[in-house]
Amino acid sequence: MTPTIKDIAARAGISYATVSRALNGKYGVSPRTRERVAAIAHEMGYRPNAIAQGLVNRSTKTVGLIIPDISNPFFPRLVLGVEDTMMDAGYSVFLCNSNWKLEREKNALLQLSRKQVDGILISSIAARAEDIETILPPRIPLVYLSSYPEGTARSRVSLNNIQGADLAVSHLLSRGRRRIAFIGSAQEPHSLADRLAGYRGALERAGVPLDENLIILGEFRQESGYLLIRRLLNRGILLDGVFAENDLIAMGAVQGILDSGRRVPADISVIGFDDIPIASHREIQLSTIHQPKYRIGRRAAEIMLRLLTMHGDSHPAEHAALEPELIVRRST
Amino acid sequence: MTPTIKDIAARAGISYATVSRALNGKYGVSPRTRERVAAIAHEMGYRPNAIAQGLVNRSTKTVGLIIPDISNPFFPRLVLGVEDTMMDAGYSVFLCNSNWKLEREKNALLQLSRKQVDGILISSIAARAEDIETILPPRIPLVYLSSYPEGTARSRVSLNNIQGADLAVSHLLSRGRRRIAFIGSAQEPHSLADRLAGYRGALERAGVPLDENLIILGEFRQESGYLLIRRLLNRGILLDGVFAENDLIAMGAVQGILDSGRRVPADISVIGFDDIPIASHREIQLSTIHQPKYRIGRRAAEIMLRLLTMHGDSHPAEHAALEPELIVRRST
DNA sequence: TAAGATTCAGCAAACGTTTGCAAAGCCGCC
DNA sequence: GGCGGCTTTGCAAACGTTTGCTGAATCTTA
Repeated sequence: MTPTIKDIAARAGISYATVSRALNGKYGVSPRTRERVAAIAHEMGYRPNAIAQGLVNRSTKTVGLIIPDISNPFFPRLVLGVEDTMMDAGYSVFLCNSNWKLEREKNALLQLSRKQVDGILISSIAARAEDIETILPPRIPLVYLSSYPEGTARSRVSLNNIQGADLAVSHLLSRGRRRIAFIGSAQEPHSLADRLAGYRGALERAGVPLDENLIILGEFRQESGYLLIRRLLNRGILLDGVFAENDLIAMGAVQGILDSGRRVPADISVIGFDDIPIASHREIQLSTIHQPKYRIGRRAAEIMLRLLTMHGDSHPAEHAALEPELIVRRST
Repeated sequence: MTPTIKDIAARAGISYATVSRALNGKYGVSPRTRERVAAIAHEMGYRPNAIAQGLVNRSTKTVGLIIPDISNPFFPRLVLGVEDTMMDAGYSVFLCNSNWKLEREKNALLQLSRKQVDGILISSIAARAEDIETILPPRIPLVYLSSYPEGTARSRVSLNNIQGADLAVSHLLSRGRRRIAFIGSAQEPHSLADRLAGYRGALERAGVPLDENLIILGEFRQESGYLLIRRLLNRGILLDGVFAENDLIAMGAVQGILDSGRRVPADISVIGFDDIPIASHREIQLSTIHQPKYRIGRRAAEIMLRLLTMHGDSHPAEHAALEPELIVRRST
């Protein structure tokens, strides 16, 4: 159907080995034949079969990218950063959504390993490294991006979550807030732990006592933020600030606060995390901690590329921790 | 490194052909050996090499999905719909961003065909079918989703854009608007043509004269909507309604109108298209034409799956035109 | 002009599977 | 006890490449 290297060879009256060498610029074929082969290949519309190449080269020029949910506004730019970078380097990327389920994450890992991807980038929700690293094919390059499990020795690029949370909470404190709620999600255990640590750290440093009642967990969705804050307020718990683990939750919280008849930021200041596109919208103006999503994706891809090119020779893990940035807007 | 079918055969003391048959549930293997093989395969952690399988089966259980830009809020749910559906059917999907460039779209097509994908789903910005269909491998299943070129005979699923635009403009007319601007983008020639047709149709039916000065084109970005509307207003052109080709443009237009000292919707009503997540946000409340993005993706994937299973036997193209839905919110 | 060096091309194996065909083993039956 | 038929297994080719090795042809040099 589609022409193969053998068809070209037949047409040129030479062996297909020579065609292969000619096409790949390998040493040992005369300029004359090289040219002739190129012409014929072009004329026949030849396209190398990457599957066959993958089989013999034991490299598919393909990587897998696993994220929780592409429809969550945090991920698209991250994915774009990965895709752009890998594409430029000649790699294709398989996109897999785990829907925040460890089972699906593992399943994706399995699929990808069957498909013989050269490397895997994953924004993992797993709590422990074993959860996912035991499933991996022997020595495949892996890089975590944005979120990674406890106890991994693999490369990763992420935001400094502790510092980010500290920044956020310190900002609220500087605004005179003392009763600061933490609304988070257990969906990403490791990020949660870090952001919680930053939260505690900032409070402690400021000498503000920690009230466990102010820490509540739900999901990474706007509705969740809304419900949780309302529950908190209905219980009559006093608060003057909210640090939400992400912007979606923060936005829900803002709505919940407004619906309870309180003002933002006059009565309660709210700060989120991530700086998703909508947060900067004129009518929203949510204060938040900015994550350079595209850059995280690009950086992770660059690390992957490096691991890929030094194929085999010991993978020294690389840990890139990008700097969070405080973005002050109307909600604080 | 990773165990192959031959390793299993050696361990079981049988030929690897038998192992293959046992593992694939093929006829002609005794229950005893079948069981033994399964046990050994499991114990050794065997994973079929999909590349090798792809080579002999001439099917990779892989499809390509090409979209303009995953970071545009219209696409994530569409992609999710495709991915979920294909994943469930055992397919992996390559994601490619064309960044609204025909060149990159073509390039992605080329990459995918080298990678021997079984099918291609594409939200194409190409104006003519030849632009992209001449690049395709001979008889590969292709389905357009959401946007497709002029003159294609391939399967496609999209919104009825003419009807959607008609719905939007009729809505503005029903609100007493008569000077309705159309702000669009030439980035997707075919959608543009259809939406423009719906715009003209609705005006004509209502007996409202068409003013070409009210039709302006830019890009699918918020800034573009902002700049275009401001230019229009600065020129002193009268208008009391705006139909934007997508929500991003519409949101930009709203800002532009507000910045010019006019009110929305009191002075000028604005309606968008797509119903991206942010449009429904409490502080935005943009009237728009809803597109069932996830469903479009899922439907396209289902069609793809059908084309894939009846491999070869004449591909009767399927055209699914989903119904647009008018969503009235605060901006009109 | 002969011998050695150099350039170019072909043969065949390999990558990990699937599968058509043939062979071997076993059964029952006459 | 020989034969036909069935079940189970193995052999080998094929999928489209890459590449080590070998051989042929050409060139260089004395």
